Amino acid sequence: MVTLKHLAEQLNVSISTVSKALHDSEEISPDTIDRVKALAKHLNYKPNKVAISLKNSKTNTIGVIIPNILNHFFAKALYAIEKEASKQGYNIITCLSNEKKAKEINSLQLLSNGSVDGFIMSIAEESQIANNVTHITDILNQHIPVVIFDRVSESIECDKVIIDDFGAAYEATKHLLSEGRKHIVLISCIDDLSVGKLRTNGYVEALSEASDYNNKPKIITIKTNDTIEESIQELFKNNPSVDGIISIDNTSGVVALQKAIKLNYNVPEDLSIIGFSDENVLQFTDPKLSTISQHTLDIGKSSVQLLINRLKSKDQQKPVTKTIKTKLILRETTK
Amino acid sequence: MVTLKHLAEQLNVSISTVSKALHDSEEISPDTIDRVKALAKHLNYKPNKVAISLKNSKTNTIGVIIPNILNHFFAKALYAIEKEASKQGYNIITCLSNEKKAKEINSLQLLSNGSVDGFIMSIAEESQIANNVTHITDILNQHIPVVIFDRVSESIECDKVIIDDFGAAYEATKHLLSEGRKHIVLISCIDDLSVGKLRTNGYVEALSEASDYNNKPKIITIKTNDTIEESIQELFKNNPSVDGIISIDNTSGVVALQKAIKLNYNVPEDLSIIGFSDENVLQFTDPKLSTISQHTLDIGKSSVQLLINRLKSKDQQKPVTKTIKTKLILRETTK
DNA sequence: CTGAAAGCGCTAACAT
DNA sequence: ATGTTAGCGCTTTCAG
Repeated sequence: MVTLKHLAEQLNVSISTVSKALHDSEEISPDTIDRVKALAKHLNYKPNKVAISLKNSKTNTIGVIIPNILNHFFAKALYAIEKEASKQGYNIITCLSNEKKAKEINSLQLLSNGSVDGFIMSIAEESQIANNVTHITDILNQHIPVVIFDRVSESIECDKVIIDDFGAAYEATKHLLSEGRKHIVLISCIDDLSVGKLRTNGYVEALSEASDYNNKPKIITIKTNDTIEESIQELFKNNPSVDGIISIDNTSGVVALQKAIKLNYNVPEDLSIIGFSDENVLQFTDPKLSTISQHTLDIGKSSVQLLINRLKSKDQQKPVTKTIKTKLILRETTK
Repeated sequence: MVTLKHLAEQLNVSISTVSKALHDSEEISPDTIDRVKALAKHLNYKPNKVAISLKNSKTNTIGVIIPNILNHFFAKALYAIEKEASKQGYNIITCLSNEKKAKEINSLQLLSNGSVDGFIMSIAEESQIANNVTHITDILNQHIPVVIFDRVSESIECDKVIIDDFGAAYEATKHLLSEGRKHIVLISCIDDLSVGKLRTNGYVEALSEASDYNNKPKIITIKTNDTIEESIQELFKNNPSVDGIISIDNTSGVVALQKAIKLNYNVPEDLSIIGFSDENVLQFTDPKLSTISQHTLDIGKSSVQLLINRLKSKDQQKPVTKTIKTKLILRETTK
């Protein structure tokens, strides 16, 4: 690795002269600047990032903790985070908690030693279930900023980026009601998550407000990914008169649609389906699934912006919660 | 941030004593060690990673460059890389090239300044098309180790992890031939990639070896993701007698299956389909797609192992290419 | 057993 | 216009 020292020795000047020259300091003669820069270029000098980080107590690196990278929502969020961070001159160190609290703790601990300037994260399922997030407040107490997106916790006072989960499900349910649906079922693979509960509440609330709706809310909760198909099979078996399905997770809407077609339901004439997915699943469905779009790119981008603002502002400002608008996109599985 | 200096001042000992005590040095009295450790724990002291990196000229961090995180193969590879790296005490800095050569160059440049000890990457589509990888050889010339997985280049002399793309497609095609298929079509969305070419060659070779197969190889290349569905519609329109489909990318096999069913083909009686996907798509298909499994987890894990070996070995060893076995998994879309 | 000093690579205040 | 020095936090050799 080429250092300032090397350049200085070759040019018979001091290290500080070289440093200043490379920064176009007024103090250095144009001639010297040229010579220094020429040699630097020739030797492919690159300032050592680690040394600069140490000097500045600032790494320009963000720690990102993702619960499950195989979930398309999070992959897309990571995509957006990396893009915005990169644009703003930050690198990201990625940790995957794989929904485990222990891994989440470990990542926070390992990186809160000067490795990163701050964190962007979404809370692991295990931590949400245990409702134990002291490992995150610990980090905040060390004055390391954290931005939490999507899966948040009220016990943590920090910047957050969420969507209006309640409102999104409420709106989707309202739409099905407006179609005259009489037997609307909600499917959830994320019953344990904060967002899952909120979405479910939105559904229940919309139904309860509908005076001419007589069925009780019917909620199918699915615990493990492996049983999605079975559970949905059963749903149709036990509720043949279902005429509206709202799926509040990434995948079950697609599976429900596929099974419905297999069972010869007319979609959307006799049965409407609304999913909570990104566009990526559309190529796998025909008719095209109507969905609630979460604007995942905005979620990632906003998270980075909040964090960088926090890093740049000297004074302690109050935590901000940014709510990203969702959009109900009616395609071919709704009337 | 609490430092050795803080501890030293509080305890009225020197910084070096504190450092040694924390490392259980023989030189330090048990009593002092206890006092130091107690205070360190009490103040939640964590050794500054940046300072250690600078001191050791070693970051214990791997730069990972992923062409497209929205592609499930790469998400899974990243998952495996992170897992193994984490296990071995390494962090990963993730960069997403988004298939752009410029971004790839940028990431390599930005991180090759001491930020990472080495790289694991798969080559961006744009770089593969241009067949221009000097930015990668540049890094190697700076004695920074690089491991390339999946999409490789013969122009680069470094450790590589690949699958037997030719053999995998060859085997799949052979299987379709053994079923007695007479009109086997290959679908590719990755015609520009090294792996795409190899897989195509495997298909062609298998057909050419089949003396009783009379049709010419038929290859459908799809340039953009948006047109997968159209292209496949056309495939069925122009080749109604197709009785075997082999898809060499992540998604087109699923789409083909879905369209085939829509068009009332009997799968697998009249038409067999083999995809090149991971298990994740299975929940979206019925019948379950037969696939070539790439053992993506092994690919990621091996990449990390090769890199760390390279980092730990002093002497220049010859580059290694590790080939991960693929497996043809016959499910419900083949006889 | 403890401490002083040098150095990793860089910057910046302070000489000259 | 150029150089010296100190210091970011840590480890390690060498002195005491």
